[in-house]
Amino acid sequence: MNNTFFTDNEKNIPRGTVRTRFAPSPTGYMHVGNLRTALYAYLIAKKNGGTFILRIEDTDKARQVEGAEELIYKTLASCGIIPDESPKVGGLTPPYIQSERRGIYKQYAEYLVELGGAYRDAEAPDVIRQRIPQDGATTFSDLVYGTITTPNADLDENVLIKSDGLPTYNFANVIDDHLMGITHIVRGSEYLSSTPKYNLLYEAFGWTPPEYIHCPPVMRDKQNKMSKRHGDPSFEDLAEQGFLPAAIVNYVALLGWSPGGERELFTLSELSDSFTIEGISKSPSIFDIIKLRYFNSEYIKRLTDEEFRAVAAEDLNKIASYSASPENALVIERLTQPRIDLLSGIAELWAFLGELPDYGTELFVHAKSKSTLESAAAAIVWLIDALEQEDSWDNESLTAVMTELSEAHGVKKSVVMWPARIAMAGQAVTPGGATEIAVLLGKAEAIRRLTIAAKKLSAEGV
RNA sequence: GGCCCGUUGGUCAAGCGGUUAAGACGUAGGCCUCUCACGCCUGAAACACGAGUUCGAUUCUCGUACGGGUCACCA
Repeated sequence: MNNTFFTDNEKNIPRGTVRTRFAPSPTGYMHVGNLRTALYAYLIAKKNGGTFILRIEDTDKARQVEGAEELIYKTLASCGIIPDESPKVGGLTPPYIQSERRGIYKQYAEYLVELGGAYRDAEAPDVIRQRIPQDGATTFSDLVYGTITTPNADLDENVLIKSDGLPTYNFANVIDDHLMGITHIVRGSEYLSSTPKYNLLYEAFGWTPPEYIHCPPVMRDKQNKMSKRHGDPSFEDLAEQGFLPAAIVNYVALLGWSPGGERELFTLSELSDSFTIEGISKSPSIFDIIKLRYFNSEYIKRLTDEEFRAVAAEDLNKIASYSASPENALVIERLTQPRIDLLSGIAELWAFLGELPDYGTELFVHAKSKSTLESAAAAIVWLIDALEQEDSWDNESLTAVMTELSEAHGVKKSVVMWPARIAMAGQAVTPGGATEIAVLLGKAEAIRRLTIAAKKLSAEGV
């Protein structure tokens, strides 16, 4: 074994550049915790003008999932987390898929045996184990947790190369991270206790260990991590529910990291500028979907008309009178945007437009609006009368009609508005007011619904 | 159980020896209003506990309790 073999890859890497990596195994979905790890690794690279690398860890053949690698690209791309080097685009230190690197691990393992840092296990069939000193202690420094010292006696001599010839996760990681010139390893805190073994490996090879940045877990509650098994949503699930990727990224960035100030809303590139390793928390954070909804609503509110239309198109098109006219579309969009925190709730919000809900007349009673069954019955008759004469069916005209009506009969405006809205929507809470709903419904349907209300009320002897 | 790590309001969190202990979500009340929402204002709500160190501890040290991680030919 000659020395050039071991240094070939390193020659390619410019000295002094920060290189981070995200190294998922292709399981078919992206955990929120994983996404955050990827994000932090990306941010650290970008903050320092460095390189962010995607490496696929597929050494466990049994867990291979079809299409999983594609999904990783798709997920990262939708978040704007674009790897500078990856299996797809290549880079300075290929290949980027561990199963394509198996020869490398074997050679390094044998070299490590020569160096004395590992040995062939005589008992077990054909495996190579790490050799750990019996005495002393190993110290490493983590940028989040500080200096941690572990007695060597507490460290196990783990398998490095399995009997199938493939490396174990820990070994493959050390080799790849070194060969790919990774300067900062960002990973979950569950690796904290195996890090001394990593450092021993680096030492045995005579390599400089990277900086470690261990991140506390993202929890579902006080004692359990987020998990697909418990039904916790993955990134894909959240996106499916109508969360905007940018909102998810922003929220997740703040779960376990604080920018220090009072600002909470950050775009990806603003995060790249503001991110600091010192701001990473040591203790676990509980994922709060209520707060995520808040972030989502903030992001939705900030969308331009065009952006909102594009992002909500699918849900918007399910609304009955949405495509009736461009004017209708705009009214619905403007009314929807400020009051929704989840895209998937849009169709439901406007369902009453398509079909008048079966409602009870008690909805006509509203103290604050001074609306009673009797006043409603009267107002509806006035409305039908007046609206049948009305030809300009727009918001301004209808507002004028209803205002005049209330003035003519000497009642509060809401005495007319309230029953109008209830009759036309069939529900107490609606996006938009009476006149807006009337516009969306169109003259014929609005009057039809008012007539139904009139009948309902008279059927009850009002 | 051994070893390692953590602990500020319900949640995310600022704080890095002296503060009326920020801010956000949520929550309660109010204002605005053609319902709801948006927006605005106001309120309630926290340093796990016990010893030290110190003139002074949320901040430093130790212990206790509680929680998490890890002890695989899984990543």
